Amino acid sequence: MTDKLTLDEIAQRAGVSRTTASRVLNNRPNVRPEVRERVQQVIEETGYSPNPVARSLAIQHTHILGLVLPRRSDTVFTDPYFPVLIQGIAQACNDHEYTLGLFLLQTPEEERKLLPRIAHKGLLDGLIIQVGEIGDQLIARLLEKNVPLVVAGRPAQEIPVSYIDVDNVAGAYQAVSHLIRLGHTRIGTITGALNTTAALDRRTGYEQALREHGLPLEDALVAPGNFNESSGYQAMQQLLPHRPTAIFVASDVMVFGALRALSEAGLRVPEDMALVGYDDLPPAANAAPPLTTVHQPVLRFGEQAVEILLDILENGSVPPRRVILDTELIIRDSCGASQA
Amino acid sequence: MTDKLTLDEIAQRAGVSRTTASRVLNNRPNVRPEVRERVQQVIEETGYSPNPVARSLAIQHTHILGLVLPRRSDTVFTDPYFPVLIQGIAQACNDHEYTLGLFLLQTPEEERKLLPRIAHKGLLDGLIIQVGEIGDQLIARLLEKNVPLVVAGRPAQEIPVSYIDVDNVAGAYQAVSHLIRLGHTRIGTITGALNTTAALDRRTGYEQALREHGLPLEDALVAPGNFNESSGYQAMQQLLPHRPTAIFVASDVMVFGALRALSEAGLRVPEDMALVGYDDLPPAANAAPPLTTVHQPVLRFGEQAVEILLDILENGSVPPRRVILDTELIIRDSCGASQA
DNA sequence: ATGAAAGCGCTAACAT
DNA sequence: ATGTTAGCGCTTTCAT
Repeated sequence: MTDKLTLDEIAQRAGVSRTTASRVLNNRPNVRPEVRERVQQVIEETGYSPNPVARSLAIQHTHILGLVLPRRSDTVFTDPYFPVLIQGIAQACNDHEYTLGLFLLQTPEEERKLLPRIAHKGLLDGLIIQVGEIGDQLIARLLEKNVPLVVAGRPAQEIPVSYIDVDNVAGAYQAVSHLIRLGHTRIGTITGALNTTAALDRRTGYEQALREHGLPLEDALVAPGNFNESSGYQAMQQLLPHRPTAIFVASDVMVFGALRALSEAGLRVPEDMALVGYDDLPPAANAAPPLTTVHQPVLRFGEQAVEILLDILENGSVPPRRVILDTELIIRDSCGASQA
Repeated sequence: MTDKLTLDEIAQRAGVSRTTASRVLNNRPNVRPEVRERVQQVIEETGYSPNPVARSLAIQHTHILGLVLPRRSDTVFTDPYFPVLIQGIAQACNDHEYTLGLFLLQTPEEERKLLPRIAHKGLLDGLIIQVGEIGDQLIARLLEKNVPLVVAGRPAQEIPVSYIDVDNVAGAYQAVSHLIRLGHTRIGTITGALNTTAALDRRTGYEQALREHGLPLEDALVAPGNFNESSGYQAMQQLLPHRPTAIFVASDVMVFGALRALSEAGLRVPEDMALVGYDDLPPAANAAPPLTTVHQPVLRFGEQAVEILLDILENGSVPPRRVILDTELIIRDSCGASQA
């Protein structure tokens, strides 16, 4: 009702041309103060607000950013990581007056169906896309469509795309070094899904720390997980017979699974087994025991992702931007540092 | 690059008018098969896809639905409920070829700033809005703007708006009745945030069950929480001195807090204290002990929300739709039923 | 079956 | 400072 108003009607009621009305609407110069005043009056009174679609068509951008979360999105909403990421991105969108479009690409068919909408510059000004599994061609396809793009996470292939990531290698390295410093020598790891660069990088950091401190790498101490709780549980059970005294776990959610396995085995943390996790999202601090874990700044990660994207929108995408955020080891109880 | 294509160019290349090109693009009749074929050729070859914004302006709707999550959104992304809700909604949007816009209204200023965009029929075809705190005027304001709307959760005021909710009273009633059946007579509750209809309704169900089974209501056995972990922890501590033998907790996340308090107090679950939660999201089954809890079909909740909205879009919003989904008590270990 | 022309609601040269 | 005019890229009457 209050919405069928058009700029033309506002102009008429104010006794000016549509152009002038547009000028005051957009706070542009070259309008006599009194006229401006009058038009503003009308706008107020009528509660007019311009049709965003019409404006978008005229100015050739929509002020809408897309966030696309590819495959494996069942994990997506089981891990507290993604909600926080979304929150950071949404927050930044608000701050910069952009609207956020959310695209969950659960199946290949969905991906096919959605691709045109996503790739068309008409609807979305740009895209933030969560990096998928290794081998996923989505980013490459989007890239050749020439859509402004920033990837959340390090892409597997070396392609000229902008991305933001956390220093996973360094984070894992910190975690494991800490364990070594505490005197552990048989340190295992529960990895994330290894078709993922994040998991690969964290394993690399684990290996690096061991190697640099002269500790042997032992295959039996590396158990594959996939970032969810059950996989942490199973991996822990698999590790137990090999008698590690400490484990670096590639995500906090998997730590919860590991804790469950340990408790069933009658083992205490950190007395019988030291644990360091990865993420430091809200549940970590309230765990029993509170988790020593590698903090990643997920909120800021999301915010910066949109800032990079906006920068690209303004200044073009060459050269590709690369941003690596630092992690920080948060020491709580699960590593046993307090009694060291 | 591949995107500057317009329908006009397609038409030219195919040697037809723009009108005809549009017809084949939209699978409309009145095109000679051979011509249709030819146009389709060109579309394929060029990889043309129509500009959604231009189309939206012409047909006067965008195929974009908005999901708005008001205030208290810090809770929003700490509780696994919302991610799942979002997933359900996103899924349904995909299925129905709609795009999902996400609006996080964290502060009153953001709400003010975003309102025009949200309320304008130009951008969004319709809205799903998570019910806010009691007293929140957002829904009322949107309603008078005449935006197609469905509320997720029961609004506090009696207003003629469509909504979908879960039967919170019945869910809580089931939970508490179960505890009574197990022989408990001193049953406490940890409520959700009481400025919320969901929390209020669950408390009502708790009271109803007690009353109908001839058990006294005792103020000291009702501890206020706010749906997050810490509040569950504190509420549990507050309850302990009053010696309940069982607690109905208004959300699983608060159960985790309660478990933490109990474990610190050296009490076992369910032997020393029986617990029933609410939600039954993924973490519930993997808890230690696995949680007896009231299952709500969150995914379906989200899906149906969009279906109601689409129905409204097609058939108008009178009368307002009201959908109440059933809950189901899932019996696991935390209530002690197995040894009863 | 096909096309010309008008229109969706706005912005932006360009002229005055 | 203001208005005229021409788009933005599509759909949709209305003729033919």
